[in-house]
Amino acid sequence: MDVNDYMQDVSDTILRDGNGEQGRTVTVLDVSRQSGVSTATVSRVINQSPKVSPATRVRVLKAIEKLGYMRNHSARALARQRTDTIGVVFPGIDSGFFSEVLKGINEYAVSRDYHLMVAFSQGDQGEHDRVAEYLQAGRVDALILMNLGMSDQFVRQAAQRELPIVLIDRPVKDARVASVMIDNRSGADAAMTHLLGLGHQRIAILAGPDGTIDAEQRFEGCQHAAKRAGYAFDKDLIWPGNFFWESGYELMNHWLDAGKPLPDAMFALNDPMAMGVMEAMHEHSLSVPDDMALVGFDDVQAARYLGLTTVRSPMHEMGRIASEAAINLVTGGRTQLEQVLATDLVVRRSCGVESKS
Amino acid sequence: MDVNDYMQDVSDTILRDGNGEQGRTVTVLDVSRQSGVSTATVSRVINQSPKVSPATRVRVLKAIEKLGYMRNHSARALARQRTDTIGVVFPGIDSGFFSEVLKGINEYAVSRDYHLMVAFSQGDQGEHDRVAEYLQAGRVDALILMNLGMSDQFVRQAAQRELPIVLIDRPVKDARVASVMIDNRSGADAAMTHLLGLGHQRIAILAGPDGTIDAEQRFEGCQHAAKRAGYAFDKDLIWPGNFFWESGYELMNHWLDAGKPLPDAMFALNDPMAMGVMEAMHEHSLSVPDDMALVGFDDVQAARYLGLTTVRSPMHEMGRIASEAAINLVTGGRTQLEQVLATDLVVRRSCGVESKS
DNA sequence: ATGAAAGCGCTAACAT
DNA sequence: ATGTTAGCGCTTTCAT
Repeated sequence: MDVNDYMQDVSDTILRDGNGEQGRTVTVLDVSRQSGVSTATVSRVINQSPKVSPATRVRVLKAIEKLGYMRNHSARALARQRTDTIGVVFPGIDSGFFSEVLKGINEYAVSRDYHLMVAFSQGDQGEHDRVAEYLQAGRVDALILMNLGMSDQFVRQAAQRELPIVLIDRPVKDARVASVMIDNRSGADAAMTHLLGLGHQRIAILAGPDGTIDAEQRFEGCQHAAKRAGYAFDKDLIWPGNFFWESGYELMNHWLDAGKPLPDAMFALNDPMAMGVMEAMHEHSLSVPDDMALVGFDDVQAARYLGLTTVRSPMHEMGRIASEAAINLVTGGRTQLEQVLATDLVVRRSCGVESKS
Repeated sequence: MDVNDYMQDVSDTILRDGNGEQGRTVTVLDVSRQSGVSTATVSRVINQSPKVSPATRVRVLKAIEKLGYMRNHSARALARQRTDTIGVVFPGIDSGFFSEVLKGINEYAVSRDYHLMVAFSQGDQGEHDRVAEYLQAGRVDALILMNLGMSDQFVRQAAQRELPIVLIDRPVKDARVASVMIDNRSGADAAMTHLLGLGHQRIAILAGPDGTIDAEQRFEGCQHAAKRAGYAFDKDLIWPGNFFWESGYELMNHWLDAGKPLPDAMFALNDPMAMGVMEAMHEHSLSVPDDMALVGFDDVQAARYLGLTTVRSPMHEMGRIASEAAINLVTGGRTQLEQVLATDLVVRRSCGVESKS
């Protein structure tokens, strides 16, 4: 053993090469031999077929146990033309939304013995192609696509394949696609109505980016509530946000730095922006709700921490429902193609009314 | 068409049955016929083998294009005994941590053309078994396991298989397992030192649950810093937290309700607990930092919103590194078996010192 | 550079 | 109830 070998040896204590020998895999054939039955019977036992006598079942089970057999997913998928997996594509950006949705998806998927493959779409075309390719190569039985940064073109392309697709929080323009949405309009309406009911006169709206369904519907909800209450918006108080924390922070900073008077209340069309607003106010030694009431939308986790009144989007449930729709589509079950989930107002201290957390 | 048929028809506009006909899949054989070469050559083209003449390559590519061929993952995986997929197991509970880590994992995985399969472990044994089974049936080439709720037994079992395993934020007790950790000790040390440097005399520690590595190491960091500064802890000021928001909230509420005097400063060993403390103080009309300085640990997103001084855990980077380790282990590359990532103090307003975001 | 053919491990007709 | 066997779609020696 020369010096190099020695060095090698030493570094092996902290470095490791990849997989060593693999010790031949145990297959159905091994099990069938061990238990003296055919591979078909082994397969039947594995798949819980009722057409196996209790006695042989036990024999096979024992052999499986003894040999440490574990069925191979790829082989099974290839034979069955089913992967028992559903693909989930999230946008790269995330407003604290996606982990909740994912958990909802997972919860139902697990209950049906399905697995999850996840991918993130960075929004650019190259990424879209990647994701599409990944998920269409028979890797998954269905696709759940989450809104934002997902071009229409992408959705259409995807729908062209024969994969069942479920869209979360995005409208369907294609009959082959199911969708799960939240009731943005009545959520916004409720928030607005709440603010009006509190007697606020000058209410600002921190709007969302043009062209996104959430932004549009939420704004419609505001208008509807205003109209019903006979309230007219001041154009100057409708701010052009983009759903990011920064936009709330910057717009409010500009406003304050310009010395303009605060509105009585503000409805930010999502939570991150509301939090940006809070931060800007804080830095100007202004208080929510004393100097201005504030409402957000979505009820992300931090909203609770900040005492932000907001409209709860049932993210977990969205995931669950989407998951259910996807799996039903795969298994041939019937599924409602379009589902709209209720939202509800969660009143916290940012409106000045203390109440239920 | 009778009434039932009619009803059926109507409901079909909103309901849909699962997958219809599948339109035979295009295989390598189809491509080989179309282009007049063997399937072997088609395979070579698909896999970018250099041993194909430019001319045939083009012919095959054209055929692929024309036929809309897309390689089948299961078949490929079965033949190659590789899935190009890495499995990621997260704990069911989540402190806002996991989505960041997941993105880090994904980022690197994508760069190496790997895919992600994710599962959540609910902590109970049944779940563990499920996850283990899922992920060991040849579905993935390697496993990344995230700390918390993952029993030692589970990790060992998993390691017994020949799957490369990478543990995030958990110590290794098994040579076959790689691990990525954060430097809890020096992070906690820095936070503690910061508090001491600010001149605080009575510093409380809101500790983490016994037996978790993070809780232990962070506490050690505190002790180390205290010792170096010649500071002695008041036993009463070491609170038994459990890393959940609720524990911070409740412990602080009890303390205040009991009329006990606030410490000068508190170091909560993770952010959620710190936020619980903030909330309890807020409800008692007490201010951070005026009535008590507060520091957290992890720098979850909400920490920024709340202006919480905290120790940043490089979650994204942890994911990246773990992903890299896992893939290197699979591809036979060399990998450092144990990696510890630096943490750093992020000073915000909760300590009374305004500064860098 | 290209082709023939033998699997990879499992399932599902079909037969008994 | 159980066995035989023909694939599922792709990769990969081994020839040529």
